[in-house]
Amino acid sequence: MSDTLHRNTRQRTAIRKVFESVNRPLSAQQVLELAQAEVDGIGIATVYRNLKTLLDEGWLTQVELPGGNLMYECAGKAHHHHFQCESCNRVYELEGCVPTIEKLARPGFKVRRHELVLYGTCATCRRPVQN
Amino acid sequence: MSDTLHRNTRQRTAIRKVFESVNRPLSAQQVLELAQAEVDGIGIATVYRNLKTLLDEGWLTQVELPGGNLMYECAGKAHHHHFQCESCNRVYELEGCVPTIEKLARPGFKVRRHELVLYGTCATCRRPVQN
DNA sequence: ATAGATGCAAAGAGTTTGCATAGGT
DNA sequence: ACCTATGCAAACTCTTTGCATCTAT
Repeated sequence: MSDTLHRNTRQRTAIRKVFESVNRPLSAQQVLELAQAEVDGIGIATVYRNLKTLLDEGWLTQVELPGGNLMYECAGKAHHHHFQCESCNRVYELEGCVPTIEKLARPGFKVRRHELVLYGTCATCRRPVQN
Repeated sequence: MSDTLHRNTRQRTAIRKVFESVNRPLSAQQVLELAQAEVDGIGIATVYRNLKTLLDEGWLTQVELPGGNLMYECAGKAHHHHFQCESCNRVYELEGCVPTIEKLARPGFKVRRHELVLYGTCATCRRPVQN
């Protein structure tokens, strides 16, 4: 898949630019809305197709947030997790991890990876209602 | 919602029984298949409606596994997390938690809850391949 | 000029809802 | 008898695909 020749269309360029400017995971819908500021008639199918292409190229990674839609972020970042605001639904990146996390597995189970998500209210959403 | 009078239909009883017999989270589709052994013509809409009712009653809780469908398990269990086998896709419950987990949040962020999922190979799937 | 990319609309999965009827209480 | 619950099908959301057209190379 990643050995196919790809063209630099206005749409694909705009989508890449969106991810480079906002440094947080985005859903397909959010990508569409942000990309529409750049390319007027861009459609949701184009967004999905480019998300898939960029995943295949290894430029994006999928962020699997529990329960919600799939989200996407630039690849190549250090191991990290996410915080989702239950008020504005925005997703933030967290630094670091908990080293003992894989110790929770039962004996005989092989842990290959883990996902960790914190939920709550982000600093921005807390402020309006006073600290 | 939970102050409404509910009736004990064959369907609802079967669904409850399914959760009581298998001690692991189930998707709506899995509930349907298991409940069909008990009640013949049960439909998917009934399953979804009852899952919602049982959630409202506090008898079930939603298990939000990343990327996949929502799953459901009996409520009232101690705080715990899950392990998903990447080979058989079965979900296991884990005991305990990591106490420092909410320290990962940025300053000013209010953490209300967290989800943690380990992925790998379960003991059953490892055994056939020796060890 | 050629072949990949786009936009639109239709098609699929998963979930929800409207409506007439069945069935607990 | 009353009124909730059910089954069916249609509606809805999110994602994918078919097809004619456009466009980067």
